[in-house]
Amino acid sequence: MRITISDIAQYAGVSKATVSAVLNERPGISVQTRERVLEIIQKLNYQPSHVARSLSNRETKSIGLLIKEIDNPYFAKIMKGVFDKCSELGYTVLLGSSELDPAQEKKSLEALLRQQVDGLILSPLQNEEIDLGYLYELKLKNYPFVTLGSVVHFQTNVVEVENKKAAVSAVSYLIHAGHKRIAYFAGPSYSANSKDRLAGFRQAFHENAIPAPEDLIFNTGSYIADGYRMGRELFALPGTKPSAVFCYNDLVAIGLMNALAELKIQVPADVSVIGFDDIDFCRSMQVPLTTIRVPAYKLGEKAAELLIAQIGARDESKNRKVILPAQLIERKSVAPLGRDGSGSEFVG
Amino acid sequence: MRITISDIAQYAGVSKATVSAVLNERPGISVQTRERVLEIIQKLNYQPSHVARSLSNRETKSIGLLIKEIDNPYFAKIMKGVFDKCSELGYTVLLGSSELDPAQEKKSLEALLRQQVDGLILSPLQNEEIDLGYLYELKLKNYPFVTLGSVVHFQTNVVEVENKKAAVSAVSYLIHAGHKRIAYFAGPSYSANSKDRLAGFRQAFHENAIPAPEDLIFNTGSYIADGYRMGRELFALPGTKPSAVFCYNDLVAIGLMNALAELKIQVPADVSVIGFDDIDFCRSMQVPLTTIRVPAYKLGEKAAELLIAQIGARDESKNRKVILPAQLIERKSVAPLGRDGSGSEFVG
DNA sequence: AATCATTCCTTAATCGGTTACCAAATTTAA
DNA sequence: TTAAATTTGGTAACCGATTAAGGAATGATT
Repeated sequence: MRITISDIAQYAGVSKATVSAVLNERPGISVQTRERVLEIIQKLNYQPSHVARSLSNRETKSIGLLIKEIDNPYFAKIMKGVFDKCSELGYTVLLGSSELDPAQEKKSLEALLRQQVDGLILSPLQNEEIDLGYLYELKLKNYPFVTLGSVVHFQTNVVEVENKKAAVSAVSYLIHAGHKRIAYFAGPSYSANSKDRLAGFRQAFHENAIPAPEDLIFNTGSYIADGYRMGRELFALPGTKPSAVFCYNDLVAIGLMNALAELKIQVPADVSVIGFDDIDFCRSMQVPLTTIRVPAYKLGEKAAELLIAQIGARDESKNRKVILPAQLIERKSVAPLGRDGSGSEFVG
Repeated sequence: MRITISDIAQYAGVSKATVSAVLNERPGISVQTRERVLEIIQKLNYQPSHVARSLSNRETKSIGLLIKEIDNPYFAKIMKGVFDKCSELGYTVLLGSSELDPAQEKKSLEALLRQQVDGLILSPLQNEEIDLGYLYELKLKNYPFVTLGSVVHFQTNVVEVENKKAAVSAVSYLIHAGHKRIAYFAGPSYSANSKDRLAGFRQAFHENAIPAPEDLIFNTGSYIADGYRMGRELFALPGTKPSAVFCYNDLVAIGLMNALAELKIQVPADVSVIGFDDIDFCRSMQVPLTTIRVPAYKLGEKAAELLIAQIGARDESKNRKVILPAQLIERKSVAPLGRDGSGSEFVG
């Protein structure tokens, strides 16, 4: 049988209330009894029941983290940031993942809510067909949550990266290298990130007074396999091909580069490629990938911080927005148009 | 305010016990009252408090998963397996990670226990200096847990991969390709996996009646950076170098290959490399990595299954051991000694 | 000496469920 | 017709903590 607060009270010859007061360092307990109680707690190795406490306090000291893909290095970094910050602040993390499936997202969310987490960090799937009503409900109930990336037509606490600006810098970089036929391998239609990056893609052309190549925008996905498939499809066809591809993320870029390798198309001599995220493997690739570095770990940390602050101040749910900078990392996968890129002085 | 079972009871004009019986589908309730209660539950959108239930039932329907590294693709796959199986069986997953630090491992474990998870899936750090007393304690308390990989001098429920056998096959493969000076880039001293793989390394030589090159066994680590560092160190020195390296895992192999590239040493022409795990990136590398495929997802699934079965049958904690097969995946990073490997017919 | 504050601790209700045990109503058996 | 069995539902204790309210000492105040 588990040792309870009653046991401690009995052994120490005091009431449960006194033990509770000692445990919670409340005033009004004499030094002697405090020490006696503490001694007994030590001796019996007593651990207060977190469940009982949760019931009484109406808080579980846990948060739910609902991501899109568990085995995606980008989310792994976020998880780590969330996890570290939560540990530091005394919270536990319950894991959920949609695996890009709206039905599973719903299920996971419900499971998290059922466990009565004190708050949520969400990375909602988004497209035209997905009902975001649950976000409204959460907000209506004043349930603390923050989203990773903003949600269309919705004000909340958000932590995100400056997607559009970063996309502009990536695409401008390609344009300044002489590229005009630049493709965008967009992420899943679910993704607000992808939309923002697309906006940046277009703006870069706009800023350079070139019409954006709308025919080169493809909905792709977020996995290696997606980039591969689209790469095979696009570059196997006859006709004018793009001289550069801006990819939704590094995984897609990796897939694309695998496809290009199979088709004997050289990167960066024939086609330049630029990614997004800067996952660890970028620098270990055949051609080290030029990409946008996203501070994913920090993103996770900030999200956890913001959420826990919100949990603390239950009343005001002011919509805070934290935007973290992203940075172009120049490696070897981009070359000026028409040259072989060997003259590049960029180092990753 | 939250809707409680008392509210439902009141509205339905019955007692809490009756509502509870309906909720838990216990017999002894007439069809009429059952339906009336269910209707009210529907109407008020009542959700039983999981916390209260946990307190009463002494189970939280959650398990703790304590891994070594969150942002390691191998563990990501395991997590996914655990997560999926747990969702299926109605359990939630609380996440913990040691990040290879024994102190943090202890902290994470305590956090998980404090949350009163019903069981644990552990991937314990192991070396001579680490005190595994906590495992004894858990077992003594009859606390359900299973370990990922076996623990030295300790019988428990284990899910693991046939490390030794797989290592034998990898090293034999190198030996049959003519290699004799084969190095082993061992994982962290913490790892039982690494020890088992080392045993396989030695046995392969034994089976081929060649003395194992003990001078070529290096404690390395488990990250890309570790493989890189050791690669630079070993191959920058003068003297006889190994013609092949068997790496503790793919990350180390990637790091090593980065180092070799910098040193203008060709893989596989000059040095053959073989990894372990078969993470997604192996096939996307400069030289696609020959490696051992570990069914990490299945490992996670099995661990969750085993654990939850154990939680169900509280009494018997028979030490079950599930060993999953691993398989050599031949790609491009190994060549016969003295040739350039272009004659290889192996395809990944 | 009576009154008032302080200090320190206890009592008992509460959080939201589960369940052993009991009791009323109805059916069945004798 | 009455006792016994069955069906159905209620009562109250319990899980293990927290906390508001109250009360017994002790010392201070007049």
